[in-house]
Amino acid sequence: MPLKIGDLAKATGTKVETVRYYERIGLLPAPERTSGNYRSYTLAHLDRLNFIRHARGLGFEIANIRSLLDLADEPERDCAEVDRIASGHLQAVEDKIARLAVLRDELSRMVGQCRGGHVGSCRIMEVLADHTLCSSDHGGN
Amino acid sequence: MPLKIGDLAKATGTKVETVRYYERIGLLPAPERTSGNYRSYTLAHLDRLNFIRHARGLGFEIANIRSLLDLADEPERDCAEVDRIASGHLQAVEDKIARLAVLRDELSRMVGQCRGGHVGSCRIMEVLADHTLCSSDHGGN
DNA sequence: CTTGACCCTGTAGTTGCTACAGACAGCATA
DNA sequence: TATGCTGTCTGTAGCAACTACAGGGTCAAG
Repeated sequence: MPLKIGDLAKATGTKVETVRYYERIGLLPAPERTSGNYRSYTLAHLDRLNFIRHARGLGFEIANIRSLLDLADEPERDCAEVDRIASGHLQAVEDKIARLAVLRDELSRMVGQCRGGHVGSCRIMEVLADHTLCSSDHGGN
Repeated sequence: MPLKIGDLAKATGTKVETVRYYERIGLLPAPERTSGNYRSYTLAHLDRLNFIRHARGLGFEIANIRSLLDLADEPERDCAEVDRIASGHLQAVEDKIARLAVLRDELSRMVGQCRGGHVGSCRIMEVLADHTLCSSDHGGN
């Protein structure tokens, strides 16, 4: 029943290189090796990798996933920390959406002003060249 | 009237290191040097860096900005290519928003199910551990 | 016994910067 | 003149989260 890295990868929808990467950064514990030096995974590895992949699919950062996995090992602890991590990530996603929505509106306005013709008189180029022709400053550094 | 790198950086809201980075990757042309080997910028550099920063603020990738700047040097060309780049970027932003909106909804549902208590019985952890408890698969790999 | 699919390690590339370290330039003050 | 201080120079390494090789070894099938 032991899984080779390719089996594990396929079962979780992960690339083999990514599995090795997770091991290298200490997210997935190093498994036993076969006599031929192949990694040999257990169902515990499968569960853990599924957890990781699902959390990644939801956009959680590796650092947060690490914390969540640590918490999973202490089931009797209060889950406030879990909630804090998840809520914080939700907030981050909402912030990102809000920022992208502003960009989308500006881009949309810009693209809508292009009437064809030559580059020299293209409204898109004018807006890009002179940011006073457009509203915000995107708050960068 | 020549600008030192710090002046240019301040005038465009850029970090000095970033200006040098743009020069290194060939996005901003290398300026003349003073006798003391300091970079000495002209107003043309200022314009170009403003264009770059504004486009970056709108989320354009460096490669696209490079193309746009190349097009700016050929004002008599048809602006269809400009429109194509801008529209493509708008589409990419819209796609990203759509993907994030799906994540937001899932995260929101997940966080809403947490009723406090211990980690061992936390709904958030359950959802993360078993992705059949939740809808999509985020099509990653 | 050879073919082919898989696995191994190690390293470098991706994107767009950011952050040093260690040295030099240029101006003001003591 | 010495001494600071601020700004600049080059070069390199780091970030996040992988991805993509190169150059080998392993193993089951035919």
